[in-house]
Amino acid sequence: MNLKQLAKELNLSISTISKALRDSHDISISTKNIVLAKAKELNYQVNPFASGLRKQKTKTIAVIIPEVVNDFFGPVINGIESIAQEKGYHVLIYLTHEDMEKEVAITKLLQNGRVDGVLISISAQTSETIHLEALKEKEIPLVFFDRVVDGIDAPKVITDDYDSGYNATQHLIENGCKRIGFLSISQNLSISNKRLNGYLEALKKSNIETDHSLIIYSTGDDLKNKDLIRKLLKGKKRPDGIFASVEKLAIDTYEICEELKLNIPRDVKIICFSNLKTAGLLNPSMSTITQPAYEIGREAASILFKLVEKKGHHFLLEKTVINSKLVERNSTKKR
Amino acid sequence: MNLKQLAKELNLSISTISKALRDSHDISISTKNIVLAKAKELNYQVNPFASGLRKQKTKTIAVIIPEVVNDFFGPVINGIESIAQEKGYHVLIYLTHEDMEKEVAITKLLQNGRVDGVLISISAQTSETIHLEALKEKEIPLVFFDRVVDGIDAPKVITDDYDSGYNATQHLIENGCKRIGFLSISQNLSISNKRLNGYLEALKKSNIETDHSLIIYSTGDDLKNKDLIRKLLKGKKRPDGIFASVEKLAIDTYEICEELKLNIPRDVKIICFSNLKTAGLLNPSMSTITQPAYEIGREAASILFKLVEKKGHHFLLEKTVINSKLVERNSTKKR
DNA sequence: TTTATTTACTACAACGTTTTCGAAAAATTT
DNA sequence: AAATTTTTCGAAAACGTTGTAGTAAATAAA
Repeated sequence: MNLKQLAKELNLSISTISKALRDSHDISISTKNIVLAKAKELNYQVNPFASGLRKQKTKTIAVIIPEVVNDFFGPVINGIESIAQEKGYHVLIYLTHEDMEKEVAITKLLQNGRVDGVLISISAQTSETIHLEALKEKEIPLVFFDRVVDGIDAPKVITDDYDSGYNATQHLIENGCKRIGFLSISQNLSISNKRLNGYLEALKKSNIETDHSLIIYSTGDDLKNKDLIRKLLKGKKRPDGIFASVEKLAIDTYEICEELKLNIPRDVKIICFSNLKTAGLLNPSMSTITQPAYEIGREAASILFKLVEKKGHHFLLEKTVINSKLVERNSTKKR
Repeated sequence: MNLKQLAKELNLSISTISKALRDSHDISISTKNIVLAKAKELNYQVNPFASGLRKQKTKTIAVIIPEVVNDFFGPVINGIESIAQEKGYHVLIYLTHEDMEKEVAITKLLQNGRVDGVLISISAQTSETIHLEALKEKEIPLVFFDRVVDGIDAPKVITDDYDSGYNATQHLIENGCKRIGFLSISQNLSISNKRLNGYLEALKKSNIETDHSLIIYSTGDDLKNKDLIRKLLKGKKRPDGIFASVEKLAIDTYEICEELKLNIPRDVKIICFSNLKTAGLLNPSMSTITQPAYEIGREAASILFKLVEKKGHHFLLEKTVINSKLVERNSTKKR
C-alpha cells in the first residue's frame, strides 16, 4: 500500500494524498478527512526509506556499546529507548565486544545517512579516535556517555567518577583497610583513570603510600584477568581491601575469594562500581557505587535529540554529570 | 559523497560507477580498479536509504522484547547481534515493557518496509495476536523465540519448558519438599503454562495433590507481585518449596524470605528459571534452570535470515528446541 | 569483406516520498 | 463588474540507487 494506490482509490493526485496525510495547510478539511479515513481503512503506513531518502532524515539513531549483558548498559539502553519511543525514533544497537576494530567498522557503516545521530560508549581497547572524528566531520551528531573521549568536542554524559573513586577508597580506609588494591578496566579509558585518580588522592590524603603492585589493569581476556587477581590475592603482601572500577572484576574477585577461602569482609573488603540488582543478596552483600544508568541513558538521548532536531545548538552543555551513590553493605563492614 | 559526485570526478556515468562498485560483470577490470580506488579515497559509502528503496531490501531486522535489563534477553540480543554482524545486517531494538499496547504500536511501525524481518518474544500481557498476524500477512518474515505464540504459523525457537518444569519440580520433591509453590509469569504465556504443566505432572507422579492456592500468577505490578508472594509465605500452610518460572520472581522470593526471616533452604527451598551470572554467589547460592540464551538468539537469527534471503523456504523447522540445564546449588539442598 | 558476437560503457526509468511551483476555482475586495 | 486575493488541488522535480535496455566499438566468425 503506497501513495499511488491510495491516490487511485480516491481519484486524487499523489501530492494531495501526501499533503493531506501530513495535515498540510493547503488541503481542505473535507478531503483531509476522506484521505485519512481511507488511509486508516487500508492501513497505509508511510514508507520510511522513501521518506528518509527524500527528507534526508532517518528517524533513527545508533547506540554503540561494548556489551549488552551488563547491569549498567542494560538500563542505559532502557533510558535511551524510552526517550526514543517518546520522540518517535528508532534505535539501532551495535556491540563492539570491547574491540576497537569492530568499533571502527561500525562507525564506518554509519557514515552515509543511515542514522540521524550516534550515542556511544567506547570500547576498553579503543586507543585511537579517528573513526569518531570522522563521524563529527560528516556532521553526524554524536553524544558520548560513560566511556567518553575527552579530546573530542561533543556532549558527554558521565557520572562523578573522580569523586566516586575518592569516596569508595575513603570508605575502605574508614573501615580499616591499609592496603587497597585497585582494579582498572583499561588504561585507555578516561573514566577508569578518573576513578584511579580519586583512589590515589584518597590514599594520599590518609598518608598511605601508593603501591603500584596493587593496581591491576584488566585485559581483554577473562581468564588472564582472573589470574591477575588471583596472583594479587595469593601474594604475601595481600591487600586487605579491593576497589573494582567495574562490576565484572568484583564478581571475579568474589569467586577467587571463595576459591582461596578468603573471607569477605574479614580478610578482604570489597567495593565496586556496580548496578547489580542482586548486590544485596550476595554472600556477603556487596557494597557498591551505583551509577544512575537509566538517567544517563535518558539524558544522553535527550541531548542527542536536541542536537539532531536543532542543528547549530552548540551552546549545549559540553559535559553533564549525574552523580553516583555509594551503597554500604556487608562486603566492607568493619569487624 | 554520492555516485553522482564520484561519476563527475572520474568522468564516468553514474551507472558505471554503481556497477563497478558492485563488481558487475560488464565493467572492465581497469575501470573497476580506478573506481574502487577513488571510492576509497573519497570514503564513499552507499546510501542505505536510496539503495533500500530501490532494492526493496533494508538489511535491517527488528528485535522486539519485553525488556533488556535481564540476564536472559541480554545474551539473546548478543546472539542475534553476532549473526547479524556476520551477515551484514543491522539490528533495531524495541522494548514492550510487558505492555501489549506498546507491542501493537511497535509492530505497526514495522509494517511498511522498515525491516526485512522480525524477531519477537511477546509481552506477558499479550492476549491477542492480530498485530502479529498482520505482519505475516504483509509477508514480513517472523520468528518467535522463547515467548512464542503457538497459534501462529511461524518458526519458533524455545527451550524444553515442559521437561524443565518437570525436572525442577522433581528436584524439589527429591530434596524433601511436600508443598511446592509455583510462580507463573503470566496466564497468557505458553512457555509459562508449559512449565506449569511440567510442574503439575511431576506432582502427580509423586502423588502430591495439587493445591491451587500454591500457584501464583504474577501481574504487571511489581509491588503486587511481592505482596502475593509475601502472603503465600506468611500463610499457615506455607510452602516448603518454590519453583519460580522466571528470575525476577525468585529474586523477590529471596528478598521476602530475608524480610520474614525464613531460612533458605531450611524453611523454603527455591529453584527457578534464571540466567543470573551471580546465582552461585547469592546467599545461599541459587539452584537454577539455565536457558541457553545466547544459542537461542543465534538460532532464531539464523532461521530468520534463511527466511529473509530465500523466500518460500517453508520447509524450515517449525519448532527448534534447545535444552536448558538444571544447575543444583544450595537453595535446594536437603538438610 | 560482411556479419555475428562480445565487451564496455551510458541513458533512463523505476523505488515511494516530499515539496515547490503553478493553475484553476472560489471568495473577497475594489 | 472587474480586479485581487485566497483556497484547493495537481504536475513535476528531486532524493541516491539499481537494473534493464540500448549503443557504439572491438573482436570473432562466416
